[in-house]
Amino acid sequence: MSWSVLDALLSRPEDVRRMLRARGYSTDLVDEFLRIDREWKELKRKVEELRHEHNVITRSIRQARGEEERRELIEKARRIIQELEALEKKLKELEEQRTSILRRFPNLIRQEVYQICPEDAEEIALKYWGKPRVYREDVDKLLNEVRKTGHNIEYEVINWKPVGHADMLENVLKLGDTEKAGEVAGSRFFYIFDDIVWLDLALALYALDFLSQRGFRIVVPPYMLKHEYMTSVIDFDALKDAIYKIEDEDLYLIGTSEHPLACYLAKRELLEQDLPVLFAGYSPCFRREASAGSRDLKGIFRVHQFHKVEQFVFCLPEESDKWQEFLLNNAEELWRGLEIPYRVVLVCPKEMGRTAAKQYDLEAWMPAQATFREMVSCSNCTDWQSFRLHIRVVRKGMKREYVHTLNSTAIATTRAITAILENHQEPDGVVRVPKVLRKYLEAFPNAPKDYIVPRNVKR
RNA sequence: GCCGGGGUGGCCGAGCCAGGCCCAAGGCGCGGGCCUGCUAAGCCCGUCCCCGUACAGGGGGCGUGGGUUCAAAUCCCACCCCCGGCGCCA
Repeated sequence: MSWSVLDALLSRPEDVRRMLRARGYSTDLVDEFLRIDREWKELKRKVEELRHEHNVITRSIRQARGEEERRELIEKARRIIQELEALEKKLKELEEQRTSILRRFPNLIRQEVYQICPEDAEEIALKYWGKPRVYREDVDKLLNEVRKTGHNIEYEVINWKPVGHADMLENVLKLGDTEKAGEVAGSRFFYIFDDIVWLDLALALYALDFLSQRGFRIVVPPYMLKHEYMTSVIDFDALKDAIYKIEDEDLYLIGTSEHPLACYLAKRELLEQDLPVLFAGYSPCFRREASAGSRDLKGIFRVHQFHKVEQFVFCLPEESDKWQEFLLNNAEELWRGLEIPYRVVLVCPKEMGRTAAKQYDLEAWMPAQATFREMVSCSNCTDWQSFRLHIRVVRKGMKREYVHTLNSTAIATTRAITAILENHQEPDGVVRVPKVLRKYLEAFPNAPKDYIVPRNVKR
């Protein structure tokens, strides 16, 4: 049973170097690993030979004839232990070094990603859906963006400039307050009120309802994880820049329910018929956004905390590509239901998550910014997480393999809200509520049904 | 929080008190084979991890981390978790 990255390091190191270069990292790590690995194996052999010698002597002691022989054997065993002491310490050190270097490798990249992505490309648009509404002065911007990627789309020109989601929320609808939140908690926090809260809940229910009908178990996971588990599902950089730590506790706030969902089967040995396992997680997500600088400071697009419904799959290695298409397809259906124009892009090595072997993003059209923004990220992590979490499957012939894990956003509520505020906005500031959400709002007398209406507008 | 019981390989479960062919019995499950017209039953082999291309061989592993010993699943210490009882809180 072997991890694909380790396998590649030992048999095809050039593949690993290529991956590191494509992602924009130095390839030194490969040579460093190979050097330590060689040293480790050599010492391991030496130590095991000595231990064997010691075991042989130890086993013979109980048959020793007489005190004399017995004392001699014990003395011999003692000497070997002395000899071993220093070597074992060194071996342990090497082993730790080896593991820690090994754990620093990002995932290998799927062949087709190299083929589709030109060098230095950030992403490649694969398809467009829907008919974006474009302010007349932004038409060129949209067309450039689309044609650049070799596609053609239909669009609707409008003669009024849509208000940006942040202004909509705070100034037009007056249903959000990031200023007060900034004062009491800091930037990238928010208060949202009334209709937006109903919307937040309805979006989550919509996604959970949809996924539960597609074979997913819906789950509320722990919102915190221990260090050991956190570092098994994300890489070191993410831990540093993205994850909140609880002071004086060995606990970290999750950045997404992907993290605790992946951990659910940690250290488990599964049978083929147990797979696939499909989870739809619902949880708040906490993100430090330490490396975001001042990007998207306004509004609720990029915030420290939000709700998200997440798709997660454990599956057989040879089926993960198929499941990734399934996840993407679910996400697309959900977003088509929200009637929001989008495109699907293949994320190129430079911009991919380090745990992903292949990653799609779904980007929604944002009329006020006249650009597409990320709403969904759909990744095949292959065996990167399951190797660290020790999630195996026993195959026919009793061969063990690491399962593959995949994850994809279904709906992150705050981002979906920004997309709705811009795409379903009407000239008078009224926001149309997507029909699919209606049934999740129906039960509540004070929830909006068809429209979210600014106080000063009559409808 | 206190007292008592317990954590053994995918699961169940013996071993622990009296340390040593325990690199862990047995069962279930799973894989392969034999047998049979097919299936079932029965029988045989295999079924934790690492080093070794393979074979042979070897090392490690009994909740986690230390310790005692020539030798630890077995003894000692600390921690974690589970079950039962009592207490406390709602």
